[in-house]
Amino acid sequence: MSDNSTSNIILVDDHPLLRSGLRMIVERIPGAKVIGEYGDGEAALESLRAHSIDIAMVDVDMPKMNGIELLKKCNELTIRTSFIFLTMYNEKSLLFRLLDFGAKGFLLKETAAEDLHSCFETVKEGERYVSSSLRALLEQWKTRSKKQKQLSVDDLTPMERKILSALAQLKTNKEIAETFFISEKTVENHRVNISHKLGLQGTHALLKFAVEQKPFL
Amino acid sequence: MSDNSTSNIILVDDHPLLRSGLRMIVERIPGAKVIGEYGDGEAALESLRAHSIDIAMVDVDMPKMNGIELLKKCNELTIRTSFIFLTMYNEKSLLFRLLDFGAKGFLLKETAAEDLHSCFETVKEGERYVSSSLRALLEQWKTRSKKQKQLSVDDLTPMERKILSALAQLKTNKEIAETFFISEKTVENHRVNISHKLGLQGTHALLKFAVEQKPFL
DNA sequence: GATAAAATGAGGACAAGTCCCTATTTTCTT
DNA sequence: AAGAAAATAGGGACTTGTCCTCATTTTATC
Repeated sequence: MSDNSTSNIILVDDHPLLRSGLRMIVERIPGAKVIGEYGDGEAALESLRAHSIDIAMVDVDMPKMNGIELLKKCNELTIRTSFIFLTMYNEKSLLFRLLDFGAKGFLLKETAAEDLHSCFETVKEGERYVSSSLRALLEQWKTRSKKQKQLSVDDLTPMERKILSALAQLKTNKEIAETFFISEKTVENHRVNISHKLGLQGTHALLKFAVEQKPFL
Repeated sequence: MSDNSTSNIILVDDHPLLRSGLRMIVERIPGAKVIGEYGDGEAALESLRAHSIDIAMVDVDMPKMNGIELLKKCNELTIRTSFIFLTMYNEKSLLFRLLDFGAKGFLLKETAAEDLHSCFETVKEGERYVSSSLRALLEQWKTRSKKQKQLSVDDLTPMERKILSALAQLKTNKEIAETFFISEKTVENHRVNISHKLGLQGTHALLKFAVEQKPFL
């Protein structure tokens, strides 16, 4: 943090209109100073490397590099900016993944305007904050044993991820096989393996998962 | 219009933050007066019936009643508010559908801030306006013969729509059959019929269509 | 170089979806 | 009341995806 009273903040979201609205609300908070706006993860990463940013308010679903990838990248580069995520998805699995990766805040876009002030206070003190409607899930995350790890896409191998992304685009096995120059049989096998890792079974369970998780892959 | 110089405007979008940003930009335009904000189509409809609204700026993808349904409803009720749509989807099929239903403006969220002023000018004069990047498509729509109608979901029967929505949720034939208390065979038949109406063929062509069009169904 | 993980591919049984066909009943429209 | 449109459902052939099994090759990692 620059000093006791001022926090340098960047906003990362692919909608300029939403950024404008967000900026307006953020700047009403004493000590909050927005020093940059970025429309995708890549642009934000540059800024995060170059400057000393206290807080990054980032959307999960973005082009080029999504919010999760950006957070992962910052972990690798030991950039110690606090990440506050803005999302319209109130899913437990997403919240847990983000917390596992070290996210400090999780705000639903619906209620962000009301929660923002207390979120900033809490994060400034080094604590985690999530939207009030999801408060119970934060406690659940804190107390859960680290052993009972969630089944998630983070356990997939690189090729399995590629297959999953292709599935999310509703491609058939044949199309995927042609895309990656492998046999249909191999694609089938990957599907089965992925389903096992994610604990899925049934005809369209994997397809459903892929489509629903598409923004976070 | 209230008088020559002032337009009554409502904003309809499910993201409060985006509405704030939009409001800020709209209110910088001389003669533009935002008299209401609504988070879904149903709430907006009430307002449109009760008051005399000149312009409605509406998102396509919303809960309860989406933008297209709202426009259709207003057509039925002969409400003569000018609709300007805000969307992140730059798809020809969506643009054409909206224009067919009488939409006056079509702005991409990306560039809405820049286009807004000229959009208002144009719509005020009774002309149609679309984001500059899609200008060519507007000309295409104007000159196209009315006979060569687009294949679209608007040609589907009520039951076919229900099936399509269920497909968009990645439900299997079995699940759909159970939902609507009909046989799997009937669901199969509906799928084939829908595919024909939309000019689709192949294993997952319909499923792909359903998922991609989900926000506009 | 040895071991482990990842990626590749196949055989075979089964489940699910596609796409023709036909047919009856229900609902809407005039 | 008559005709059209929509919804229902089945037969049967075919394609695609699921999910076991097993095996080989490639790529990291130590």
